[in-house]
Amino acid sequence: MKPILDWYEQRGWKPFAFQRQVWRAYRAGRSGLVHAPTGFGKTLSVWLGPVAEWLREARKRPRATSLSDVSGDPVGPRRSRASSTAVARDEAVPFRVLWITPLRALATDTVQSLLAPVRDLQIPWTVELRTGDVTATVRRRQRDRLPTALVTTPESLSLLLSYPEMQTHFRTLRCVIVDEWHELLGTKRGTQTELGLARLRKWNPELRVWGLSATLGNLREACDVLMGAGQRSALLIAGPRQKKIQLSTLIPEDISRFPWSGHLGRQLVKPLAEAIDAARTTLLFTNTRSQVELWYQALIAERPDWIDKIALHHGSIGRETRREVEARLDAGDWKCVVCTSSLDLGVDFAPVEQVVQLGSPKGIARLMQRAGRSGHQPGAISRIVCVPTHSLELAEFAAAREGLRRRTIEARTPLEKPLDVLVQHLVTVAAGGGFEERALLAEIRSAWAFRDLGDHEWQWVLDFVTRGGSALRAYPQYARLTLEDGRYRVSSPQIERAHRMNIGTITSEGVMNVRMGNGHLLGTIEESFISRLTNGDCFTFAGRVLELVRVRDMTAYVRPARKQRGIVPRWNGGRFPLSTHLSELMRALLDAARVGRYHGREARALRPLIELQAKWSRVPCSDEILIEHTTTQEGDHWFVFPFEGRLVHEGLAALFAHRLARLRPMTIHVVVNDYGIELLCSSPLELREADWRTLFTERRLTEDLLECVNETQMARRQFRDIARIAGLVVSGFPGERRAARHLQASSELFFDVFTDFDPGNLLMDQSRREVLDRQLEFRRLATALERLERARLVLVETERLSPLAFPLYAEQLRAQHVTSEKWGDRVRRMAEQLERTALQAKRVRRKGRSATVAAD
DNA sequence: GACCTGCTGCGGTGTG
Repeated sequence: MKPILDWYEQRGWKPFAFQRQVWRAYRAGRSGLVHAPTGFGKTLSVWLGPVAEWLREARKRPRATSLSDVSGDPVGPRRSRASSTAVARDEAVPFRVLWITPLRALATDTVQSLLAPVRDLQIPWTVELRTGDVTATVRRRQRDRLPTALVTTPESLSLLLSYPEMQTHFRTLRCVIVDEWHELLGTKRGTQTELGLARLRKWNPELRVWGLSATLGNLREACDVLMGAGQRSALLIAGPRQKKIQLSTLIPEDISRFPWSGHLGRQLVKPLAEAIDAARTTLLFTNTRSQVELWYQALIAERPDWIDKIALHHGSIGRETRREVEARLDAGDWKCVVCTSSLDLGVDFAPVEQVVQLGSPKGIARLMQRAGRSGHQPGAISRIVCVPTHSLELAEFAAAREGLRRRTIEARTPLEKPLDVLVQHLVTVAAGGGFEERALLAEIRSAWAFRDLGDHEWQWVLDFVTRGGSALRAYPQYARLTLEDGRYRVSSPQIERAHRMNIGTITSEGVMNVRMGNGHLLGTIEESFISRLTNGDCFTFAGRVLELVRVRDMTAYVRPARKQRGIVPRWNGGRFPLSTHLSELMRALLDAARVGRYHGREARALRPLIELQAKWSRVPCSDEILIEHTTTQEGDHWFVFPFEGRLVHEGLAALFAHRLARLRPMTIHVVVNDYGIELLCSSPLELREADWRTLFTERRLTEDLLECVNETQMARRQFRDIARIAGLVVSGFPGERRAARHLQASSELFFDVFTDFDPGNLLMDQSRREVLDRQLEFRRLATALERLERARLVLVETERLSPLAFPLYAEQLRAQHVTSEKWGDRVRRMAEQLERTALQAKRVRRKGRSATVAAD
């Protein structure tokens, strides 16, 4: 370890205790998972293990090292005779370390970090990148010879495994490091990584695997998954704890004038601009891309002098522009960057002074991740300023503050048996030299996700890749593998080529490039948005107002618009639910408020609103379930408030509607948000306690939900991704990209064909399972329903919409395209009522206080 | 005067 310690000393550093722990463990041949926030030397902790090992071995070797020594091959007479040129050639140490990261940009940065000690210690290691960023020439060369350390992505690893010659190259591998494992865990990319690792482990039983992760609710599980089934004794090593996080909230001056619903929060532009002004650099996180665009505009409008000091960053902005923004952020050029999760992790930039979270953070892990972007200096505190976009978000911030205090960090659940990923992997392995059935099955079962893979499932998957299952056997293009002499191989070079071009598990909506007339790429926008525009229409994108000139070859050509304003694109992104922890904490907060306890500034600021809720209706609490009934001209509204996050509410709402329709046929409109559910019926709908009890029952839960899933488009949509990953639909050669709707059309065709002719198709089962697990959070839903079933029901008839009901009502109106006039009227009336009541409340409190003073 | 939503990420053939 001496040279390593010296190296640290030269730089004026001292190794952390956890780093020494990792080195010792590495030396002992162990594997493990290191968890710590970013910026605490996790990278070096695992990198210097193999480096030190090499130095140790080098000491034992004669000076003139030859390749055969290092690789452990039999040492021949070559050693003593090694000519100087031979040494130079042989000095390149063979492939030893594989480094996997989830991001290309991170991979590029990592190569640089790994090279630093290699250069300083003058060891003859080569470190190279292997992602989609490297040229075809380099890729080709790497097929012949790998560097000492290769930094890559899960997808590129799969590609490597699809080449037969890789098996020999990988024989010398000693260590795999999976960076940002928490990002991969719980995704199909993670499963793909697990399968790749299972393969590498089989080739090198002594392989050491190290994971790097941020703090997570289920670290032990994360570690087990990475190590694979049946592997024990892996170490869980904790790095330094997350530095202190200081959360503050921008509280609207007059809560009674702050909207009850909405998500933009533009009322707070002024105070937020002041907060930005007060810090040297600010990172402003929003939850959606369109919010980024809107807030960028809003800040410039507020402070025109900031035009060159504010930048924006989100996933649809062109890569080149994003890298530029990142580089200037690192240089400290910006006053403020408005961004989405695109800056959550990945590339390293100098820490900013202040982080702002606009709107709900949805989870504690996410809040910590974002807060960690500020105050990197040792001993510094991460500061995050939360900005609400509607009143109830104050409660979420209060809950988040409590969550931070208790460090209740969300877990990421690993996937179980995603067969589409397995199908893809089988073709990959078949291309990479073929496989023998029993041997591969054992290997697959050593991957955590497939540890319980049944014989039946295995046979089905094999049948699917060799014949296309029972429905597609007439089509030779789906007989992708052929069995010859007990070995499965890819049936034709064409299939092999098409397969390589479709490796990966990330699927996306159809997007179009947005280019200026001169060809400069601004970014991408969804086809569905562009298709609603006609030439000459203006829209805001990448911080500019653009005019659509024409659409050609899946590209929208634009030019700067003369107008000042344009519509803001909508991207159909993911929808986060409030996390389990955060919703639990929110319910606890309401429990406290109900008995008059308000902890923290946020909760106190919210007091008038909660009192209003109590006055007009009732404040929901954990052991009872509040149901409000209100009649308006639109019909009968029923509101339920489980506070379980929007996905669970979506599932519950579908379930209620389904069960109601079974009681009596009717049309029900359903709307949900993170706090509750609204059922709206245009004809009178009377629901008594007994009716609600039948809606809340756990009996036949799975069956009923599956019926909902089958009746709706949910499974069909989910199947589209599965068909892509399993290689049923392929997207063609680069450059001749097909429109996404073609892919969709063909995946729909498969869905119909399988429904009719292959009812036992396990990929169809999988799509239903994914809808339940991922789209409706089934397990959480079941727990929620259990709570509802046990809870006391409180039915309240309200004369007007309560503060909790109003956001759902607003959402409902929006969904039904009610004119804005009507909307405005309604909102205004609500506001007036609110203001009157708030005034009353103030008067009452003042009286109360003077009474107490008198009593004292 | 409040409404208008919805994250991130990867990969790509062919042999003169």
